[in-house]
Amino acid sequence: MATIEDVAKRAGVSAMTVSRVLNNSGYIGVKTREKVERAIEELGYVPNALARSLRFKTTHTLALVLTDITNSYFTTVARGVEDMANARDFTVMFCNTDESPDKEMKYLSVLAQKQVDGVLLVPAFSSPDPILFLKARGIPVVVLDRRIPDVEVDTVRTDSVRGAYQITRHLLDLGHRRIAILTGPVEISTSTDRVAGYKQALLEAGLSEADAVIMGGAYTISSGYQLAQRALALKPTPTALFAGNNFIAIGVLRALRDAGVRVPDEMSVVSFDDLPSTTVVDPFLTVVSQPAYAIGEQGTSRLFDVLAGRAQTAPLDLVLPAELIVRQSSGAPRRKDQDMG
Amino acid sequence: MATIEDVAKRAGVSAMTVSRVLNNSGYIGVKTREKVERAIEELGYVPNALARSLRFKTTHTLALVLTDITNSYFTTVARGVEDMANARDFTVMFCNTDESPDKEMKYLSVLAQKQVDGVLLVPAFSSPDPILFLKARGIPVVVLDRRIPDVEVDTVRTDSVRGAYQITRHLLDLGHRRIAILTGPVEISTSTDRVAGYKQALLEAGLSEADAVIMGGAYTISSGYQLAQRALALKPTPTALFAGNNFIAIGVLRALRDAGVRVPDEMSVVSFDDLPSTTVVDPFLTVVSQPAYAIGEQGTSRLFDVLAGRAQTAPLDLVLPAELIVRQSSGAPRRKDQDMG
DNA sequence: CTGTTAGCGCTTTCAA
DNA sequence: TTGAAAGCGCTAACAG
Repeated sequence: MATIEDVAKRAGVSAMTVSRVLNNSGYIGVKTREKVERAIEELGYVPNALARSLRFKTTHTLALVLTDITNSYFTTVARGVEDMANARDFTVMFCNTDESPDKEMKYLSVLAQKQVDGVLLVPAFSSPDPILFLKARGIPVVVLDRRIPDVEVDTVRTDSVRGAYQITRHLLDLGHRRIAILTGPVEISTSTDRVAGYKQALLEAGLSEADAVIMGGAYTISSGYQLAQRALALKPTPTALFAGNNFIAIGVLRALRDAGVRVPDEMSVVSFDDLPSTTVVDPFLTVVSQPAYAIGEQGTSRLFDVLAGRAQTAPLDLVLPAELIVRQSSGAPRRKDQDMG
Repeated sequence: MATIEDVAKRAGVSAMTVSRVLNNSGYIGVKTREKVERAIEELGYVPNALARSLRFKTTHTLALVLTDITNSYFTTVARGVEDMANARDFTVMFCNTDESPDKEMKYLSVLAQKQVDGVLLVPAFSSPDPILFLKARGIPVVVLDRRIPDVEVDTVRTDSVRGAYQITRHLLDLGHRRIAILTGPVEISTSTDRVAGYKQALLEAGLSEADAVIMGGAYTISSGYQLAQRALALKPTPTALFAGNNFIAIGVLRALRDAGVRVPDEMSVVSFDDLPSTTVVDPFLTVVSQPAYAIGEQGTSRLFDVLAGRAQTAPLDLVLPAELIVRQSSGAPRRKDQDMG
């Protein structure tokens, strides 16, 4: 890799002159500029961003730390981040934590060392530690998708409470009275928020706390499968299942298929998170769809505001609305079930 | 961000001593080490990887340049790359080119500036330029998923020819004689390879070149939709459609649904690329499944070999086998159709 | 219009 | 066992 010194030598000028043509700063003679440009061309020279960054203390690099890029929801978030970053000539590093706080912390440390200008974080866990770590090192963070309690951070997320409320309300309106919510780990805000919205709808419909059937597991297919099995074993059996995310929903649907329970005739199923339209021929599942791309975009946009110093305001908590999409997986409960309710 | 100098001052030693405890190099007094470690702790010091990289000429950073992370196939490739990189304490930058050679070139230039140690590239186009660009700057590349002609590069990809052969053969064995292949852009090797495998199977079954129905478009849902519509308009109508990738397959299935054509009763459909099992309840499509994760992993592994200098051999062309998975979307052609064939 | 000096944070000599 | 000097590649500030 040629250096600025190599170019300077070849063009018969000083490194400073080369730097000037590179950055279009200061005055440069036409002939000098030409010579330099030729030398750059001939050597295939590209400036060393490391050296630059060392001086300027900015790397034009962001990091996206998330739980699993393989979840289509996060894939879309990632795309939103990358597009926005790219528009500002920033580059993005991505890191999968697999919901492990350890892995997350290890990554954050590496990212701090690499001097990333900012971090977009989908926290593995509801702990303020990662935020404090970054703040202590002067690295701006924006939290995506989840809330972290007890700490001041910019956050961009979906309105889980309202989304869950809406979809539960939808089931109630259809006549369901025994609705189970099968959700993720209680330590994650999306999970508790969804439960909160669910409860709110129940109470508003005249049901009591005792009517809530809340089953927590993990945001995975296998967890969804097991939760659904347990839900089916309940007496009385719920007439509708509310899956806390898309993975759980898939697990639930598989469990119902294996148990020979027809959807929606014998059981209504709804879910938070849509499935990617690129992998589905006939969307079937009634869902609350999250604005995944917008979350990535808006979060990154906020990060840029902070970097530009125009974010002196209080911590942002941007809550984007979810959209209820009613499809075929939800219907009225069967008579028999209603009578029992 | 504290520097090594800050730590040194606080510990009452020189920067060099701090450096030594950081890297466990040379002899250090026990008490000195303690003092230094305390200072590091108190300041929350993390070494500046930029400065280190500037000296060592290695950044412990790879880049993954692909067409669209939103394609579930590439998402899985990305995960394979990241896992392997992470295992070696490398970090990955990702870049979406959207199949645009311009965007690709822009990214490669930035990546060269940022001194990434290596690049994993899913080329947007069958041009040797990006490879030559990187080679000229001494940056190792491994091409993933696609071949690039007229240039020596390490490549890790699926055996598209054989995969296409197998799945076409499967259709032929079922009795199909009019099989249309609806594939991607002719400039991309995966596309031409799949057509080659398809033809090979046809010829081997005693059909002629004239029996091949080859329709090229783009690797997108809308292209798949249109190609299927055109295929349906052919006389005689094909009895089976072979989609060149997963997006095309979705488009095809939607077109058939809209046209009221039942699968597989009235039309068999098969596809290259499986759909992510995480978004599908009941896999239905007969596919050739690509080892996406392994492609990411193996490609990255090769990159590490090159970086470690233990890859003096001729360019690698690692061709991983695809797996035929027969499901419900393919069946025997109807009698009527067979008679016409 | 162009060049010299100094320094970003770190580590490899070479001395002490 | 520890420290001082020099340099990785680049550019701001100050000459000239």
